Amino acid sequence: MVSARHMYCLPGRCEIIMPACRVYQDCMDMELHRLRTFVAVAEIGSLSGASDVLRIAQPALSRQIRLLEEEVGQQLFTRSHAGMRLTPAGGELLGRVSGLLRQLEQSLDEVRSFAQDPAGEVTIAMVPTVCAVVAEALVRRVARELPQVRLRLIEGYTSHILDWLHQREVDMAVIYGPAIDLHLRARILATDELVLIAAAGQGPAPGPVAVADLAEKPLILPGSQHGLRLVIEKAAEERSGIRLTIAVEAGAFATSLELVAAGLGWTVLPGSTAARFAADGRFEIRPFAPRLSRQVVLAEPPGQPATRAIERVTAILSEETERLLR
Amino acid sequence: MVSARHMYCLPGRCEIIMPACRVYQDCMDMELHRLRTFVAVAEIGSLSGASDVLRIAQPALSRQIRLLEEEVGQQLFTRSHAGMRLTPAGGELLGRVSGLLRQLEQSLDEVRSFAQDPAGEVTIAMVPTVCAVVAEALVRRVARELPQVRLRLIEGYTSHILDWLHQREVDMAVIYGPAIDLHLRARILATDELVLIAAAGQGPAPGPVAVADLAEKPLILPGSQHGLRLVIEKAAEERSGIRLTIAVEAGAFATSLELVAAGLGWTVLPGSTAARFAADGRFEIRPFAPRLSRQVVLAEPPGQPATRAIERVTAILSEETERLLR
DNA sequence: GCTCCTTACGTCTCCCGTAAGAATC
DNA sequence: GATTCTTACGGGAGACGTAAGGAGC
Repeated sequence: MVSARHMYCLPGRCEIIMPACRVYQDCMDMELHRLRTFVAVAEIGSLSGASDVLRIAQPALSRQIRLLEEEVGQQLFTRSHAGMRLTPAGGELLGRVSGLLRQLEQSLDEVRSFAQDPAGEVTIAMVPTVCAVVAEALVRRVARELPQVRLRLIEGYTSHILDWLHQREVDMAVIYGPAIDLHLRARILATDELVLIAAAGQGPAPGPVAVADLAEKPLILPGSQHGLRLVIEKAAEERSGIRLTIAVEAGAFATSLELVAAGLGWTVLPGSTAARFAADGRFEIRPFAPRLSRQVVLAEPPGQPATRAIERVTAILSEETERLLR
Repeated sequence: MVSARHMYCLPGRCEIIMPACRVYQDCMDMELHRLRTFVAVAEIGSLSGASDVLRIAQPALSRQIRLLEEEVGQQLFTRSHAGMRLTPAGGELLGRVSGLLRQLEQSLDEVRSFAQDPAGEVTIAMVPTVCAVVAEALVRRVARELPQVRLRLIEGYTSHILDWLHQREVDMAVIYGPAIDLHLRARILATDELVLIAAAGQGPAPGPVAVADLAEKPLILPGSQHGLRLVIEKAAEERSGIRLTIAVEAGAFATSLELVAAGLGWTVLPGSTAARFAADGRFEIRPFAPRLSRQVVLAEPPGQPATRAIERVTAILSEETERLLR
């Protein structure tokens, strides 16, 4: 018996298959059903929890997982009283299939809405500061202009978002540049100027400040995986050779602002974020001279044709980001 | 009821879903089963043909297709006495899902062979001239060194192969450069020198020939979609301003060689191809001066992590191509 | 005792295959 | 009449749900 693919030929394609024969049916019995329950169980971390979410009896899930493990010939979870933990093989499977399942659902949504208004789910990742500024307007416009589209917004740091883009876990992302070419299509949406934020009455004299002025002052900055931190450290190093004093590491800018307001130190944020969340009387805002800035970049995942829903949401996202970040 | 994804949260992800509620089960009933039969029917073009290939009774396929059409709410085929022809919506679906199904199978193969020898299917596209030279050695080494790997070789022209790469229909490709960056990772494997081939006794005087010497002579060259043709025409234009006389357009180089042997004209081929297929007494081979050459490029599809099987086959492919093309 | 996951069994859905029907060349 | 796709019906595989069992805190 010859493999299925060997028996027919698309025009323009000549196929040679080695080793000779192979029956496709043998390994074609995997169904989405089983993979979907796997992904849910893996992400939730327990059968009972997944049972609640999926509204399927827990023994049925147990059986599906066991059958999946038999089908791939690998143990995918370690069971314990604490739930289900992925084995390395299970992690490999999750990483590979979850993005594919998402794309499959999207493809079906795209065909379902063929010749109609765009429909389906669109997942967008943004860095927290941009998300905080843009999310409301984006959600509002998508709800009004694309009622058939479900929007998922995910916050994350640029480094994580890049991983998600490459694994196709997200459909579009707003991250901070420079737009390093990782074989992604990217477009610069805005250049976000960074500003110094201090509690009212505790800032430097009005007017621009130099990076050197930060020396020895207690600062509240995000951790080193955060792009903002790198920009500031690099500027401090290059411009004045000073070393920064990090009083507190706070990843969430809202927390940083609270700490600044409490007088624990200064922080640095994009001007658009400051204008929106630090505009009340509690803070003093100072620009840098020379300017400190970051590129705000719109990045697409590699390859695959986007759905119309993604294209439309992207257009709205670009407009709103450019508008709100000036 | 709240959507499934809304109810659990991966660490580091904060999700906002709009519009509010959505029951995932509603549209999650699609199964691979149905999509696989769709792809087979679409590629084969008839239910009866697919019935033979898939070894499933034809009425069962008919029913699956009807159910799929109901599930996506679109007519996917036009039926006729001549078989099943894809509608535009059907074409959209095929283009989107066939690559995804292939990746899904690959992912499962990768996990099945976790911590073992690489296994699964690897699809490689090559331009015909390279395929003719490299295929045998590649197939031999893969069969010996990677017995668990099924190799699919597909011949095509560079322009088609680029489409396949972007749709992820192939896992790796050897094409002709220049390695235009279409957001593909690409590596130059060799530079293939082009040579003039004439029937024995009908060539120009021994020694290098100039492109200008081709003027007015009847040539047997592939069609204009073929990269080789473009290279030659461009050289003729730039180097001497002459216009070529195309006696016959023949895409397959084996055919071209037969026509040359029959005395119908000259042709131009990569030196590696000529050395292998025109080395008998029937032909005379002449280099060009200055040289005419093309880059031979290894290109990967965008994104997605390759399987170990793909990596291993790629390594062999690179070695053999570099060796055989010098 | 509580919370996990697992095993066992009855019911139901879905898909397949066979057989017969309708349309086009 | 040949080929094509479609409709109708009976049997079987698989998945769910309920109920009961075992292990770790």
